[in-house]
Amino acid sequence: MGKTEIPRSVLKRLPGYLAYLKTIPQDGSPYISATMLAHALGMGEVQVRKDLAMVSDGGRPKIGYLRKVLIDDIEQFLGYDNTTDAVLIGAGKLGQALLGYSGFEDYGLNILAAFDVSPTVEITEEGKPIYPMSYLADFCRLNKVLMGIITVPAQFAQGVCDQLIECGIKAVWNFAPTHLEVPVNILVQNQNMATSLAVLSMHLQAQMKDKK
Amino acid sequence: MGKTEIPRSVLKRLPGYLAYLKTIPQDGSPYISATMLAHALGMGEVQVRKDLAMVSDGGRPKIGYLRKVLIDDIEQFLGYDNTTDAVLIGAGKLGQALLGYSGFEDYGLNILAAFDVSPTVEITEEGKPIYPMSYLADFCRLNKVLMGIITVPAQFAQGVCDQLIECGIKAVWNFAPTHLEVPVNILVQNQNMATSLAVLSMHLQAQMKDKK
DNA sequence: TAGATTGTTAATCGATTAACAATC
DNA sequence: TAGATTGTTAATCGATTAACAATC
Repeated sequence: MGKTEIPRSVLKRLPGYLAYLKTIPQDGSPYISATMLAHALGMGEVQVRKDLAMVSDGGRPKIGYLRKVLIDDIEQFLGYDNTTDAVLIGAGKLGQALLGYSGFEDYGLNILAAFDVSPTVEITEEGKPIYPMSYLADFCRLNKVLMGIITVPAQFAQGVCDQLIECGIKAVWNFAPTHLEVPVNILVQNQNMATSLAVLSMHLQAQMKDKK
Repeated sequence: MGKTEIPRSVLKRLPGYLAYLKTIPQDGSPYISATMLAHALGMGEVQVRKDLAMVSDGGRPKIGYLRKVLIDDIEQFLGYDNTTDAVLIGAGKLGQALLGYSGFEDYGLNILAAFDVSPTVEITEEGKPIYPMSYLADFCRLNKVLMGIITVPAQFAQGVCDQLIECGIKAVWNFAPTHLEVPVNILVQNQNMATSLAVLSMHLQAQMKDKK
């Protein structure tokens, strides 16, 4: 079970299992096997089994995993049980959309507040405050915030990122379509729309060629 | 140069190069080398060089690539020069944020219209129409739309996806946190927020352990 | 027991990195 | 020519898949 370093590839698949496990109707069997999971998600049996073995030891031959236990194990492994507080910088359209998305709580993320160079409102419909940038440093220190979400235009992203690090942030979720330069102990995760679009675009090109 | 199948991993890095190349100030040298690019993006020299060689043959020893030509080559390769029309389903917060994001045009994407079970407005600030779902099929056929963007809640995503395929869509960009079942010739690209969050969450957990 | 499922060990595959020859 | 950069060929690394033994 998960004592050694987990491969990045496995880590990325875990949220998918979790999401599916949560959608299974409660009235069926309380057990689920790696085989069933694999079929439901269109993946390889062996891969799923290996992934699960890495985060849980609740698997029993012939039976599978107790659904509830498996969910708990994955969530615990991913750290979804102890909520992470975050600040969001850039209260534009995308920023406000993220701020209003309640689904993040399922992933253990809690956006405390948003910051903007010129806030248009003081508080969102959902009751999240939007502060001016000048208050960022004090707020982060006061609330011991470790994660920052960047939703500003690309040209301001590096500046904002530097400020966040200055405020003690250790992980950055970057929605701006640009590369961020950071010290080694800081993790930047790019929510790269352009990457997805590239894959889709290539697929459509290939499709169109086939047509001819 | 790019005749054979390109690895998915390379494809995913190309948008990054492109974004950076576009930010370079015009007043400097018109040339850029793989070495420079690698340093700027914090990547390996050899990897960048190999990637570039796959999409362009404009590289010249000692000099590098002509910036403009390289941009053109990557864009052409990714199909960013011939714009792809798309429809977006689910005009909630996230949907409207995407609808209002003008940056997609840089990637050759043009969202023609949004659809929603109960549209609150008929047209957005940016002039994009929001239609009721009943008009989806006619609209897609009329405009020969090939890409669909799904921003509905998870429980409706599969249903919407089925409708889109019925309408002739070949590529689906899925923002709903759920797995979609599709025929083999349809490509689903998941814009998976949960995946990114998992990676960040793990990093913070590790950081906190180190502290103790 | 028989069969389904688990976890493990070995083989394959793909991607990255390293070493090198070619070119301006 | 000398040096920087290119593209290519070979070696390493990591992840996936396949084969198998263990278990309920």
